[in-house]
Formats: sequence, structure tokens, C-alpha cells
Amino acid sequence: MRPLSRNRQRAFRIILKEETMSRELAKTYDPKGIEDRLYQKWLDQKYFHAEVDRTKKPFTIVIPPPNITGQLHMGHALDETMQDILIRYKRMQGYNALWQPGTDHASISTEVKIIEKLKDEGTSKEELGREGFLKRAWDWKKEYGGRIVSQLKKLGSSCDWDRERFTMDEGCNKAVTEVFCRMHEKGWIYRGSRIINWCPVCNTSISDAEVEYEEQAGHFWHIKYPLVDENGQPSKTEFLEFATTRPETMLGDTAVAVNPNDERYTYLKGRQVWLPIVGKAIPVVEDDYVDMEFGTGVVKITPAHDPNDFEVGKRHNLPEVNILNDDATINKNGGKYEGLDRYEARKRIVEELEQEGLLVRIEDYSHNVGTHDRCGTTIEPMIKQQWFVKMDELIRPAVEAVKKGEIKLIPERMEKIYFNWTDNIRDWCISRQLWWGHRIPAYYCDKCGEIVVDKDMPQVCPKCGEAHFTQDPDVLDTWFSSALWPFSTLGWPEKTEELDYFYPTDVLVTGYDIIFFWVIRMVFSGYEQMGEKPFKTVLFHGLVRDSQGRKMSKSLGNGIDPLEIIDQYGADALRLMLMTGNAPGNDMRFYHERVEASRNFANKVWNASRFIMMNMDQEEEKTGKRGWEVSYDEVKNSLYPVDKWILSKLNTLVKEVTDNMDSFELGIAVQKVYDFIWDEFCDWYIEMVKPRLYSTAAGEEDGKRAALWTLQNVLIDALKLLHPYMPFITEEIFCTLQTKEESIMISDWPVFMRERAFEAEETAIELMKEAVRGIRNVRTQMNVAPGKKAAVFVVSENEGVRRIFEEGRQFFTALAAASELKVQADKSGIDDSAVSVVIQGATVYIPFEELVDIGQEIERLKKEQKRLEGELARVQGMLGNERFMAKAPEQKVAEERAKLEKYTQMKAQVEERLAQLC
RNA sequence: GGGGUCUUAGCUCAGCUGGGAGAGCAUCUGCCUUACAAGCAGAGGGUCAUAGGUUCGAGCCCUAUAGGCCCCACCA
Repeated sequence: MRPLSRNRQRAFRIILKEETMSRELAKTYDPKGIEDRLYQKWLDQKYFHAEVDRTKKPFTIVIPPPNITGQLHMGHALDETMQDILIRYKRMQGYNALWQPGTDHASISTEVKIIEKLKDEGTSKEELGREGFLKRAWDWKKEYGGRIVSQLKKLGSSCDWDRERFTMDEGCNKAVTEVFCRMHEKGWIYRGSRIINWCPVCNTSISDAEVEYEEQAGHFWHIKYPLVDENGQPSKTEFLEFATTRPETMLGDTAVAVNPNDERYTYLKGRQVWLPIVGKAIPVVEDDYVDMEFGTGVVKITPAHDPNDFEVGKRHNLPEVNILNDDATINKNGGKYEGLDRYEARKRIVEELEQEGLLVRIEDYSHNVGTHDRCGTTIEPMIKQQWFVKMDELIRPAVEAVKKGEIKLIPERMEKIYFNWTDNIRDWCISRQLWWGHRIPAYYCDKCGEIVVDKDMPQVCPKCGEAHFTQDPDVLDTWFSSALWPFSTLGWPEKTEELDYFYPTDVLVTGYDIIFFWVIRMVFSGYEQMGEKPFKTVLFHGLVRDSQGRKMSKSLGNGIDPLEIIDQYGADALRLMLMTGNAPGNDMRFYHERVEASRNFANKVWNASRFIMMNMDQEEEKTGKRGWEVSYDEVKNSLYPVDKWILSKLNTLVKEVTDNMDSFELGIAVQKVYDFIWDEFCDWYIEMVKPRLYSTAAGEEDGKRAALWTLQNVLIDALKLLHPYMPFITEEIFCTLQTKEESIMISDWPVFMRERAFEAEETAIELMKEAVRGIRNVRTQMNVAPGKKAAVFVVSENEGVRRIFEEGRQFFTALAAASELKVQADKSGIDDSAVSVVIQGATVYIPFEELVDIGQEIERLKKEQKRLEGELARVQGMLGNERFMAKAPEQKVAEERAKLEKYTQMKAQVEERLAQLC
């Protein structure tokens, strides 16, 4: 390999093979070292930073803030890669691109982790007290909060780190308090005693969205309660049978219900049943809620521990008897069962019922049990005083926005999931009995108990004048602050320039799994607080699963650490792998083989560039001029048809990729770039220009320079198209390749240029490619040794076709392994035993010295004849169909006509050749 | 119970508004051709789940069926 020019040596010092200290570029691309160096450069140059600039159009993405407790996983990697691609693309297009980063305090997750840690240290939350605990939490945040951020950087994320935010920083706190007070003022946040989901392990209420149902094998206990006789005593003969999955809740039963239309039970009207164990009479009520078809048509009602029963209880004014303590042990209302765990109590109650002859039978039963999504504990419905957000009115603009298309969801089917939630929405329980989070700005008068909601602790009670207050001990659901993220990060409630300029944001990228938790809540919060949507488009992605299609999880131990993959293959390879062959909203599987394929592509790009740089160096040594110093106008007239062909192909690529990116078809876009670089550019174009570059013949200087110019400029544009996906390698090559611009990430995105569309050259080169493929094919079929050259005759009556081959003679000879190329109008001088390949308008003959099996050759031609006949039949069928001709679009008809001509011509050529041989 | 989604080459998946079935990996054959063996040149392999329908034309639209996955609801 050639030595490098001086400035090139400098740039490549880092990637030289250290062990040899030779001047060769490494044959394989090694991302180690390069990635960190380039990322640091971008940071130093402040390329990620965006300032309000009214002369430019903004393009904004807010990051879904990762939890401070989190470690980077494949889901993040996919999420961040997509955002980075969009941001880098828009930045190159000249937009003022802001990627707003930050982290989430993740109230309950973090609190649980800290509690675990405290336990290890032999202490506890209670022992530390609220203040002490919060101090520990902040320490924890300082220690681990930065970890996830540094991991995001490894991916190449071009976030504006100068603007990093945290959901519990001063500004976000202010936003949360402001929203709480405003909504309370409006009556949309209220405090109420309602049935909520309680996690007995985390000791807090949780929202409906946080309940995960899982199918569990359980039992159905068939039980009977005695009716109450006329003396007010339990009857010895009359019973009412029903079934339950949670027998212990009978301690809180306050009624038994039947359907009013159930004729079997009309006699029960006005009667009572005897609640065993507890020993009291409870009424029989009639309620439509009861399904007559199910079981015996009798339901025990426990208003305090079942959401449906709660409703029934409200309708019939039933007492609510809470039988559970917060840790799910039975409380004093459970009498002798007080203090027992809910499951132990269940066991004993069943035993007691059995002894009393009230247990009819036990049936195996599989049913869905609500669990807490964070800890997996079976949740317990309980009636508690909590804070709620009233949803019915708040949700309306959020529904309208999507219906009217003001907010676009990609893929579209996500809209159905969205509406499914909005249509069935219930009030949002926002208070949590935790310490780590935003404290609820509600204050209770120490004297009269009056509730005052305000930004700060009130001075005097408006009711009784008392000056002492106690703040509500609860904190807010972590999603309450996340819901404000698109505007709180931009400075709201202050009227900042940023807010005015960057809001509404453009795209939100996230997984479909948090559509309820987050997306919808941001939408209604945006409309409510800002009077404007938070983003224009939501781009959803799926889950990254393991190679067997399972979710990656800690318990399965099947998670793949993105950082290890980056270490092994480079961030670019990981990013490319995540983006190929995947459609929006679809899950994908992780395969090492797929990362390897991406790594191989990086290497391909590297080597193509290496080849081009080598040739440029040689040219520079000779002429002292760099390729990029030459303008298009200077080489325009020296361009060969192949040069125009690749430029034209690139031109089309630019248009298509841009269109795909604009429609968020990121996977399709990168696939096209991949195919262009590997197939068209490397496998064809580079091979086509090699003879020209290596030529020492006089008078070829202009042509050589045109080739170099084309190589370099096509490469640069291809790198630009690739840059959003593979930022590191493209930057490294770009900077080495030329010195005009300092970074590819702030260079201009390529645009389609009409004057660089060369249709004639495209057709010509495609024809030659077909000839080359045909010849290679025949050679393989005939087992011709690769090194063995043979003369090639191209015979065509068409002068234009002959000219095409004359103009491409140089590379065609090389690619077709021809010892010599003769282009002629007739087949004079060609031996009959020559092998032939038919392309449109020409027949290519290859006379091999060895005897060719004529029979085999005839066979081959007949096969080709048959294929063409098949094609012709299809085309003629279409063109002969009146209705096709009447209804098909003009362009389609023209295409088919062209095919008819092509196949007719080729068939004639094949038949002519067959006639000669037979 | 309601809804979504998938079924395309041996495997994993693309296939944009309907207009002659694609990629990567795997397999087979031949090549260390001075950018790249993480490569090059060739090849094999698909009744696009099944059955109907709409259409000049269906992998794509409609209906039904079978199987897989997911979300929501939660009949106690």
C-alpha cells in the first residue's frame, strides 16, 4: 500500500496499527478510541447546543427521561437511536435542532431501591425519618443519576447537555406545584375517599395504570350463608349459596346481592342473611350488577375491598367495613382474626366455615389477579382518602387532537389503543404514600382541619385564623411531573423565550408500553396548561426481545447490555442493527449475527473510503490538488457515462431517503443507503473505475480526475445520508477525507439536483451490467477458471448500443474477464461454437478455445426462449385486455409496452441464435 | 367479553398510497483479483396461513376460518 500524504498521516495516527507502526491504514475498522474522541470533539465544539434563533426553524424533541435508578438497556438504545437519527437529520437540514435531555426521579422505583440499600445497612426509612431519608435519596441521585447519562453518551446521542433537566429540579418542582394549584382551583384536582389500589408491600396507593393483571391458579370457594329467620336468628334450614375467590373478605361483607329480575330469588325481598363468624345480619339487596347466569346468581358484597362492590354499596347505602391494615393483615374489624396475614386468615376462615358446615365445595379456578407492576405484590382494593384528578373534561382536547389529526400517531393503529384508554378513563389517583417525590402542596389547619392548597404554606387559616399548618405527607405519582415534561423543561411556568420558540415540540419517540402512563397524560396536560399540543407526531417503537422472542428481564437473566455490544462492535454497528429490518411499533429480536452484519457494513464503508483516500493521495502528490477543490463545473465535461450513472443513482437515492425520513420510515431509508453503498457504489462503481484509475496511458488525466472527483463526492454524500444512523464512522471518514468542513454533523444534507439526473447513462450502464452478469453466469456454468480470459464479441445492429459498449470498453473488459473486446455490427469472424448471451439489442459471444457442448448451449438458449415467451404471454395478456387498457394508468401501460418491445426483440435474437446452431 | 397484531425463503424479518416476491444470516460452487476473506463472483430455495370476495390486476383492500403474540375489561 502507498504511503500517506502528510496531513492524512496526522488524521490517521490513531487508527494506525500500533504493533507494526507501519503507515498502512488498518484493514478493518476499529471503533475503539475513535468514538470517545469524536464525541468529546462534538461536545467541545458545542454542536449539540441549541439557542433560540428566530432566523432558523426549530426542531425539537424531548427525551423520555430515563429513571435515575436505571441502567442503559436495549429499549433505551433503540429509543435514543431513533431520536438521535431524527435530530441529526434535521440539524443537517438546517433546522435549529434541540434534543432536550433529562432524567426522571422515578418516585416509587427509586424509593424502593433506597429502602433496599438501607436495609443492607441495617437501618430503615422510619429510623432515618423523612428528612434523613430525603437526604439519602438526594445523595443517591447525585451518585447514580449521572450514570445513565454517561451511558447515553456512549451511544452517540446528540442531546443538548447544557440544558439537562431533572423532574425534581427547581423549575420542574415549580411547574408541578403550579399545575396542582391551578387544577385544584378549577376543581379538577380533588381529595376524596374512594376505593383505590393499595400495595401492601410498598405501602402506598397506586393508579389503575400501575395495576398489572396476571392469571393465577386459585380456588373458588362455594359457601352458604344462613338466612335470618323471623326471630332474627340464623336459620337452620334456609341458606343462600354463592362462590368467592377471596373468602377472607367476608369479614367486611355488608350485604348479599341478587339480580332484581331473578325469579329464583324474589322471595328474598326484604330479608336478611346471617354473616357467619362475624355473627350479624346483613341485608339482601337487588342490583343489576349481578349476572344471573353466573354461578348461583348470588354475590356477597364487600364495599370496602372490591371496586364493583364499592359501587353497589354506594347505590344501596351500605356500610363500608374496612377489614385490612395497610400491610394487608386483618384489623380489629376482623375480630379474632385480627393481626393475621390476609392469606393465613383466608385459610383459617375456610376451616371455620367448613366446621360449621357452611363450606359447600372447593373448586380449582384460574382467574386474573391484580398485581403491582413494580413489585408484583397482589394489590388490595381499599377505601382511602386520596387526591384525584378529574378526568372527564380534561381528556376531551386530548381525544379531539388525535381525532382531528393535530397529533399524529405512528403507526396509525396506536390511535385505537389510545382511544380505548380515553374512552374508558377513570379519575386518576395521584397521591402516593411515599417520601421521594413532589410533596403535595396541601396544608391542613392544625386547629380546624381546613385544607388550603397553595404554592407555599399559608400564614393564617382562612376559616379559623390559626397560624399553624401541617403539610399533606403524601407525594405525587411520578407521572404527574412527567406529564409536564415537554413544557416544564423549557421553563414553564415562566414565559421563557425557549418555550415560545421550541414549543410545541415536533416528535415524541417512545415505546407503545407507556402510551397510557405518559403519552396521553402529556397530551392533556399540554392542552390544559399551554393551550397547545405538546408534540406534533408520536413515533412508537416496539420492544427489543431476546433471540427467542422473550422479553429481556432481570429475572430471566436474558438481558443484553448495550454497553457490552458497543464495546465489542461499536456504537454505529449497534445503532444500525437496531434500525434495520424493523417497522415502527413492531417488536424485534436481538441477534449477535445481526450486529455482526452491521459491523461488517461499517467495515465495508471504511474500506471503500480507504481505497478512495489512497487514490486521492496519489493524485494529490502528483498535482498538489485535492479532489474537493475541484468543482462540478470543472469536471462536468470529463465525466464518463459510468460517472453520470452513479451520480444519477445517488441523486435518486437522496430524494428517496429524504422522503422516507420525512415519513419516519427510518428502517427503509437506511436500507436504501446500505444497498446503494454496498451494491452500486462498491460492487459496481468502484470496480468500474479501477481500470481508469490504474491506467498509465497518456491523455487519461481528465478522465482519471473525473473518476476521483466522482468517487469522493458520491462517498461524501453517501456518508451524509448515513451519518444520522452511524455518526462516528461517518465523521471519522469525512474529516479525514477533506478539510473544507470541520464536521459532517453540521454539514448540509444532500438535495436532489435535476441537472444530475442522467437517464440515458443509467439505461446504458444497466445494459452493460446485464451483459457482465450474463457473461459471469455463463463462465461459472461452464466452469471456466477465474484467471482464464476469453475474447468477447458484442454484436449489435444498433449503433447506439455499439457506442455504449465502446465507451465502456475499458471497464467492461475488466469486469467481463475479457482478453479482448470486439464491438461489431455483424457476427463475422465469430466461431459458431461460441457461447452467447442475449441482452436487449445485442448478443454477446464468447468463443472459448475448448470445445463447447453445442447440445448444452442449445438447451440453455431454449430455456431462455421459454422464459421470454412466458414474459411475453403475460405482457400481451395485459395489453390485450380491453379493460386493462381502459382503466390502468397511462404510465403503467407505457411500461408494459416497453417490456413488450424488449422481450420481443430479445426473443428474436435468441431464436436467430438457435437457428444458427440447429 | 372487547380490541389490536402477526402468519412471506431453512432462521429472523422488510415489503410505502394494490401494477412482475426482497434483505441479512444459513446452505451449495468457485476465488487470498494490489479497498475490504468482516471480502468477491455465481447458485439453490417462497401455491406470501386457509377459503371466499372486490378489482383489468391482490402479499397488500373486504369477509370468514385456523394458529401465535399483545393490550384493555375483570363474572363475584
